[in-house]
Amino acid sequence: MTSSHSPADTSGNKMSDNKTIVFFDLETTGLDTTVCDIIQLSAVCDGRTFNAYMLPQLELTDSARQVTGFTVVDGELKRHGAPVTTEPLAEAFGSFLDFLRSFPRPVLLGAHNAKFFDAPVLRRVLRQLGLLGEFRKVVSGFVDTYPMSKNLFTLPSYSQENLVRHFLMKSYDAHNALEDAAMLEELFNKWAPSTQAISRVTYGV
DNA sequence: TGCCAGGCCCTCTTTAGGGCCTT
Repeated sequence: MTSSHSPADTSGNKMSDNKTIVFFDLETTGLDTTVCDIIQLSAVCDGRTFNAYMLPQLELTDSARQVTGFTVVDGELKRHGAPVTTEPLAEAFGSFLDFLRSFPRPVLLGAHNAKFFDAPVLRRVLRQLGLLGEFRKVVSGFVDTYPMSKNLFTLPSYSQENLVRHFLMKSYDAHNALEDAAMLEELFNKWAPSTQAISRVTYGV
């Protein structure tokens, strides 16, 4: 097993309505949710982290290569030229489910543009692995911070990078899934949205 | 060569088109 997990604690990100929100992010070979491969899967919740890299079967699109910095050279995954350790897809997702199971339920998964990107990709890959049923026992929905940010604020841009710049006043290693997930959790905590604001952008698994 | 996602939202709208957001 090469996916990294931080040690469990007993707290979890308990919301006022007793839900845990685990923030996650994917780096993929492209934007077509019906075919793209996942290269990096990361998640954070209350200081605990999950991170796994997978060797894609599909070639990265030119724009994905530019945006993420990932390349595959001689069957080896690299980010900005540095090799990263990968693991089989099924192994990574098994570990991811274990990570999610360690939180108090119900568990919601939060991501930026989750409804139209991260959730469909995750759902498709889980179905391919025969793990969707197991996933649904653990995760009860997706929270999309993109429409949430549009509902809560009036800004020139609602990209995650811009939101981080605006609200947290920092730049970061965008398109490193682990950093993206961590920044999203920070944004969410800064916004402290009401239960109603969360419900408005919560979608089924 | 030119294609290369897709749903939502806004508006110079609804007989539509373009920009945004994710990689």
